[in-house]
Amino acid sequence: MELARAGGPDAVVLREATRIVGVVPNAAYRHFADRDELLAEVCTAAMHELADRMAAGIARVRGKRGNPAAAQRRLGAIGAAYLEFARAEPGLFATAFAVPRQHEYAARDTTDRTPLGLLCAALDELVEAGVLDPQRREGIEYPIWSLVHGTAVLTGRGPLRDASDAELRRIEARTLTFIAAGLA
Amino acid sequence: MELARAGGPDAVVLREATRIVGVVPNAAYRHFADRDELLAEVCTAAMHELADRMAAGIARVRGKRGNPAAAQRRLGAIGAAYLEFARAEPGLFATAFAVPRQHEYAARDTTDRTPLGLLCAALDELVEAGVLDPQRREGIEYPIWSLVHGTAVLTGRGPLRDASDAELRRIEARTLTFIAAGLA
DNA sequence: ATATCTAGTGGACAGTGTCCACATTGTTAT
DNA sequence: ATAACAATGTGGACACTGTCCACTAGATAT
Repeated sequence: MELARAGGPDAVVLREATRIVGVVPNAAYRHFADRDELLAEVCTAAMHELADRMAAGIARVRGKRGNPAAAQRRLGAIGAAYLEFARAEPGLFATAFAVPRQHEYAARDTTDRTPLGLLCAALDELVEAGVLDPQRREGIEYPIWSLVHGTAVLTGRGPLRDASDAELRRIEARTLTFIAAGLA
Repeated sequence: MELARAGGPDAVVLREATRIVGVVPNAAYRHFADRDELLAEVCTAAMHELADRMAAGIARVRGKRGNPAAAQRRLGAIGAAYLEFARAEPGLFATAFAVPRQHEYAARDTTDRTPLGLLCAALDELVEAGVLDPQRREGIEYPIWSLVHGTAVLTGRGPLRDASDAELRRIEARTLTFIAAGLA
């Protein structure tokens, strides 16, 4: 995690990890089949950290469940937390989505410890609060996730990474209003 | 490019490239400062190939410039071409966005050979055709790009990579309708 | 014809993932 | 209590990578 936080998935190198722990390189092979398995576990840990930050963002919003305004603010908090995590921890964020080929993604299940799960819960609450038409609800989690994720990627490591802070803020704001437009 | 196409940015390894060309590894250093510079050039080439496919998709749509229906179909063609390139050439697609830290992104300028440039042109045509309110036009290229890019990433290398073909098709369709909703 | 410039060669080094055989434990079974 | 065992770690090795250095053959320019 230390290495991933500092330099992304490519920086999690087996020998360096064992050096930090204070053992000889081969000792790692008692715990992981190979480097990819080690990386895979760092990835799910990073994904969990992302989910935890999102959950913290949600918890910070006051208001009873089902309250329309609160439900909307909670959805906004999710997106904001996602984007802030990507900005504050670019290494971990990149690592969370760098799961090696043949390893499973823990993020797909709709548990409460995954981004998708949290997003779905927030959308369900929007329906419950009467803000979102149940007709529109079905499957809308994917474009919303894509939109926020795309923004994070393009402005983080991607082509928009050199944009000024002001520009970034404007882009993020537009992202969130675009979501609002898609929900109405 | 051969290596990137087959295995993404990590697969473009200097020694293997020189082996393909038929020279000794060190010969590469007469043309590139280091491996990152080589990779950077492969990245911009991949980005250009993406832009070319998008341009081809646009060209395939008949209809005069300024015609509302044609303008809308052109925008759709852009998104579809982007997503199809990501699916058909996952290696090149990943490489296009894997530009090393200290190297410039050729994709940022609004030329006609970049994804952003093509997207902006299509949006301008929408305004010209009277389909898109000029008020809404400003800066809307970013959320749209993010949405399509996010979909490509999540369904390609990301958490949604194991989704069935049918599911993928549904997700992509929802992405495009979500854009339409954001434009209205 | 001589000097310079370009692309390539050969040899080396440190760093990486991974394999093998072996040593040291702490736990369990008899 | 002792013997078998599983877990963890060690040491040495190998192929592969990016990169540095000194050197060379051919083309070009003066």
